[in-house]
Amino acid sequence: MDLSMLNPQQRLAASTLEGPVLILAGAGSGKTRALTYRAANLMDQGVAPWRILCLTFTNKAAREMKQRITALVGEKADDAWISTFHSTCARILRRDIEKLGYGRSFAIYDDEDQNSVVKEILKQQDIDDKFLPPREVRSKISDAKNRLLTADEWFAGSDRDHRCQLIHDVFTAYEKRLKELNALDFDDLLIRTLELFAQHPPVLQSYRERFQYVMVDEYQDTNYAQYMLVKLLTSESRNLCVVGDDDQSIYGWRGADIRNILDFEKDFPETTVIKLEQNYRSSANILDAANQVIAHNERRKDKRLWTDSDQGEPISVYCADTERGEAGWVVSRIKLFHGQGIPYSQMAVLYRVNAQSRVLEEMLMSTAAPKIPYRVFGGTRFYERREIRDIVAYLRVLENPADDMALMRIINVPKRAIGDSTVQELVRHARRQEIPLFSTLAVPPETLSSRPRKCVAEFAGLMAKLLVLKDTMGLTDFVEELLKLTGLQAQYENISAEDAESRLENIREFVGAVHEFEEANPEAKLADYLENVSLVTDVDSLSEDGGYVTLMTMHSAKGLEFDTVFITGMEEGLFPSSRTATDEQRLEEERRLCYVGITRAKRKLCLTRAYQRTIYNTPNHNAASRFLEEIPKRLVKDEAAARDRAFRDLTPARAPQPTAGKTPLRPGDPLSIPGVQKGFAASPARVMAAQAKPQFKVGDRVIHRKFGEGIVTAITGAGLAGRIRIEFIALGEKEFALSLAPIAKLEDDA
DNA sequence: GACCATTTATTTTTT
DNA sequence: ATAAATGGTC
Repeated sequence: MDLSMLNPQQRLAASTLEGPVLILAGAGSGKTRALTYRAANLMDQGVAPWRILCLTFTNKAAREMKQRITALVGEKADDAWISTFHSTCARILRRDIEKLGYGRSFAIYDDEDQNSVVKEILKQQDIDDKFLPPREVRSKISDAKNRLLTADEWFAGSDRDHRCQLIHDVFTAYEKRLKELNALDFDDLLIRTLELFAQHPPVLQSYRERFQYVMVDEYQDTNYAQYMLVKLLTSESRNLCVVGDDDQSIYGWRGADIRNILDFEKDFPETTVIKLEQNYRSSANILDAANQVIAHNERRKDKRLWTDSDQGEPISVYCADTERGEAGWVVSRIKLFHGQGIPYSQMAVLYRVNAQSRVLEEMLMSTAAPKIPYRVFGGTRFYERREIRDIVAYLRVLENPADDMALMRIINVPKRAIGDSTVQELVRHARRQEIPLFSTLAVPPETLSSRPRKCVAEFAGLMAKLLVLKDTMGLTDFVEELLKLTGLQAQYENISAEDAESRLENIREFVGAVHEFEEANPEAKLADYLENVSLVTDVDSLSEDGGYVTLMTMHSAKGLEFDTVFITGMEEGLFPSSRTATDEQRLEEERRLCYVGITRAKRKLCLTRAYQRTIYNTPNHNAASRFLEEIPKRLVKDEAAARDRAFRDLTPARAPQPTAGKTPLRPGDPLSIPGVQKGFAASPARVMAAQAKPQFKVGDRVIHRKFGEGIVTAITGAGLAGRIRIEFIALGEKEFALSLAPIAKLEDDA
């Protein structure tokens, strides 16, 4: 294997094949490259590809690694297992889960399914879901599972109060119910695999012998269960290579344990430690900023990322009046940069919470032509849409008839007169007989009166028909047939509801996705597709040259890079989130998240915030994020300053002031008290009207208080009757009264 | 059993 | 503000 393309550390990483290896890889240091070369090198040295296991966190990372290894060694890379922890476990379980008393066609439950189960149990046990919100129960269960605790063990280590007792009871019932449903939640995929290994040593042994070489990407994000899995698999071969960066550990809230990477050398004393510290991604300014921010963390391994690339451009910091202004500025910059030749696909807007995407999306949509192509990742995923979930629920029931949750969802969708009372009767019957709800369809209870009985029988007939078709048709054809036979499609075709059209569109898109999947995996069965639905996220489908601007959370952006990155909402309370303010450890995680965000940028980084942000319909005034303050001023260019200067120059010495004699506090000033200051500044229009305007001429670059930057396209009339037309970068052309418009001339700074 | 109106929670990040 | 959940009515 030709390793001459690598730097000395990368080369060392790619050529240290035996024994435990810890690669500490800073952001942008070429760790994927080192890993892929290492895998290729292994194969080159005669290790059979099927003896290699690579574990990642996202399908995208897995896919990318697979592609890159294939590029180096060709087709034989196909025999290596390169996939996410969850898919790997699902694959192992599909083979042997019957040993644990589950059926092979187990369902994988997502949050919403989990929620339904918890709710069902709360109802059953007569617990008020206001006293014990399902959310909380779920998170407690997940926490416990991540630490490999059973309900009993969890309770023993808890406060042991009444509340914990209730949680324990729900937890216990939840586990029992999931098994009845022949379903596994996300955590179960790992746990049950470990259980399989623990209870059936020969199974473990076979995988141990098979996987002589194990590699783990993003090791800093592993939780205890994942740690155990890796440890179990490699305890004999000792050939474990992990790559990670403690500074990029951002999944602590999901049970990731940063100690896994910090203590790796303790776990494996004979470890070879390799540090990748040269960053190839970002300009010196960006890297400097990232380093300065992360240096504020106490708990980290000491390392110095360096680069020999140019200083690059200063980091833009922009403070807008409101979140709309913030979004407007981002949109205008995207247009500007695009005009300068940066492709849309090389720009990303990152934020802390998904909810922030909305304003951005509104602005992007309302912008004047040329429209900016964009794609929002995360948030409500495609498969979470109602009409899609309905189809998937049908498929799930057909694959796994024990899945009561899915059946309940579709038993009366589309409406077929099987109402609540009928369903309840069926459920009671199923409980008594201890059979799945599905089984009651064919043999409903005697007590059911004739009309509902007929409806149920008809539904049972439909499902029976589908069951036959399922095994005789191709996947895509089957789905099309299902849409017809069930009336799911007709449901939206006949109705003129305003959202019917988009739902139909989604359904068509779903069929397209199934088709695509079938093309890519001709052998695939329904079970495989369902697994894909459960484990694949939309971020996995991000493509490098999609020609669109990417909008996503900083969490989702981990592992990605863009020429230009915007990070919005750089405000205390939002980022870092107010929930982390009291806890130093969680605050450090927020800072790491900031580090991840900053280091996504190659050449241009723009950080924005808003003086006033409306959350829940309530205006908030947030101070600048501490992370913003942690970036040295010498690296920063304050974009708002140019705008403010333009306004200040126009403000007369004795402008009307809200508070006589005193400089008014502006929200965002260190002294301002949140909630006291209402708006941004007092009636700018009035201030402007009070004094003479500079002469505008066609072609001038101007800035408008509300609409942002624009170019003067026409001036008509004079004096009080004067009108001015401005073409705004983001929002198109608008006309104003010359004497009133809150506009200012802008010096050229681009 | 279906539909409409009122109420209520939602905001951390995701495999 | 919005979307889901509940409850009451036809």
